[in-house]
Amino acid sequence: MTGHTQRGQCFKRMSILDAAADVFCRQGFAGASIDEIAAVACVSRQTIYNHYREKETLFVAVVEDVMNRANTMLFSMLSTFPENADNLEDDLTAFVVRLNKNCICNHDGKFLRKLVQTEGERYPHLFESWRQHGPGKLTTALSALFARLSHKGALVIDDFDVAARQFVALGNADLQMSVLFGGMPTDEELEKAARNAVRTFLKAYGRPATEKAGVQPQLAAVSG
Amino acid sequence: MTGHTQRGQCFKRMSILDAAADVFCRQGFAGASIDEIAAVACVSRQTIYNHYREKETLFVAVVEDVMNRANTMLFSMLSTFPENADNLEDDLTAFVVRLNKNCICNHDGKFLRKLVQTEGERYPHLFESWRQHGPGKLTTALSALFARLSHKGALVIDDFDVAARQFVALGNADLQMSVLFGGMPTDEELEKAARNAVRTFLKAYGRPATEKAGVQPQLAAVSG
DNA sequence: GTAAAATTAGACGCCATTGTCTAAGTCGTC
DNA sequence: GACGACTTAGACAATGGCGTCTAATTTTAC
Repeated sequence: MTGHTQRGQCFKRMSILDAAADVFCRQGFAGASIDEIAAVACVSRQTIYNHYREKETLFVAVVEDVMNRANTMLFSMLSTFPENADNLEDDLTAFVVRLNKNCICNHDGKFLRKLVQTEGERYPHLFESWRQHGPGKLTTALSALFARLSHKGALVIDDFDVAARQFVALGNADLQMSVLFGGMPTDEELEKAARNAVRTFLKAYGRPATEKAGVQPQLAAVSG
Repeated sequence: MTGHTQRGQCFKRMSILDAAADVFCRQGFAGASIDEIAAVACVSRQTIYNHYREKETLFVAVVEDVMNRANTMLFSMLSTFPENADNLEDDLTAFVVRLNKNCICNHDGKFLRKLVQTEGERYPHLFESWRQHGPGKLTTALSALFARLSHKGALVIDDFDVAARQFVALGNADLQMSVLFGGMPTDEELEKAARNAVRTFLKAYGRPATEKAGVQPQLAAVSG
C-alpha cells in the first residue's frame, strides 16, 4: 500500500476512465463494447472487470469522474467573475470566452451534454446531479453577479435569474451548430461569439448610460 | 395493387416508422432492437424486413421521415411571421410560442436533436441535411424578417444573421433544461419563456422608443 | 530474492440480436 | 371459390458482446 502501488493502480484506473469516456461518448452506452474500451485504454479486459464489477458500474464511474472534473473547472471559472464595472464589455467577453472554452466547448462538456441527453432518462439521479452542480450553479452564480453589478449601477435588470439564463443562451447562440456537430470552435469563433453575446446583453441590460461616472437615479436611491 | 392494398401497406409502413422513431429515440440506434420495434408497431419482425432491408435502412428511413415532417411544419410556421410592426412584442411572442410548441419542444424536435447528436457523426449526410433545412432555414428566414422590420424602422439591427441566432437562442433560454430533460414544457412555461425572450430581444434591438403606452422612463429619455 | 498483488491473453458459456427461411394464415379481388 | 399479395409465428444459424475463469507473466513490496 505504498505510493508506488497506488500510483500504478491509479494510472490504470485513469487510463480506463479516459478510454471509457471516449468510447461511451462516441458509441453511447449500448454501442460501447468493453473490448474496445480495453483496447483504447491499452489494458486487458480482465483488468477492467477487476476495477469495475460490470459495464454499468464503469459507466456510472466515468460519468461521475467527468462530472467532478467539470464541476471543479466550473467552480474555478466562477471565481474569475468580473466584479469591476470599469470595462464591463471586455471583461464579460473574456469571461464568456473562458467559460465556453473550458467548460462548454471542451471534451468534458461535449461528453456530458451528449451522455446526459442519451442516457439521462435511464439514470435520473446522474442527470439531476449534473443539472444542480453544472448549469444550475452557473446560473445561480451569474444571477448573483448580475445582482451585484446592478446594485453598483452597472446594469439595469428586473429579473436576475432570467438575465442569467439569457446570458448563457446568448453566449452559446453562435456556437450551437459547431458544438452540436462535435467540432470545437476556433479561438477566433469563440472570441467573436462572446463579443456578439455580450454586446447584445449589454444593449438589453446595460446602463442606458452616457457618462461613465453617472448612475441611474432610481438605482442610486436603492444602492444605499 | 388497388387502393385498399396500398392503404394497408401504407398503414403498416407508418406504424413501423412511428414505432421505430419511438424506440430509436429512447434507446439509440445500437440499443434499439428490431423485435421491440416490431412489438411496439404491432407487426411481425418479418414485415419490417419486408419493407426495409436491414436495421440501418430502417433507421435512415425513420430519420428522413421525421425530418420531412419537421421541415414541413417549420415551413408552415415561417409563413406566420409577424410582418406588421404595430404590436411587435405580442406578435413576436406568439410566434415564438408557436415555433417552440410545434417545432422545437414537440416529439419530432426532441427526436431530431437527440438522434442528430448521438448518431450525427456516424451519418454526416443526415446531419448536414437537417442542419440546412431545419435551423439553417429558420435563421435565414428570421434574418430576412428582421431586415424587413429594420427597413420599416421597427428594429435597429446591425447584423441580421447574428440577431436571428440570438433570437432563437433567447427563445430557448428558459426551456433548455425542460427540453434537455425530455419533459415538454407547459403552455404557461412556453408563454412566459417567449415573453422573456422577446422583451430582452426588443430591449436590445427594438426601436429606441416611441410614444406607445408602456415604455420605460429611461428609454423614453433616450428616444429623442 | 521472494512473496504478494496485479495484469495479461485466451478460452469459455451464456444470452441477445440480426437477418433468413418456411409453412401457415389473412385479406381483398376476380 | 380461387388466386395473389401480404402478413405472421416460429425456427434457425451466425454473430458478437458480456462476464467468468485459468494459467502464465509482470510488477511491486519488503
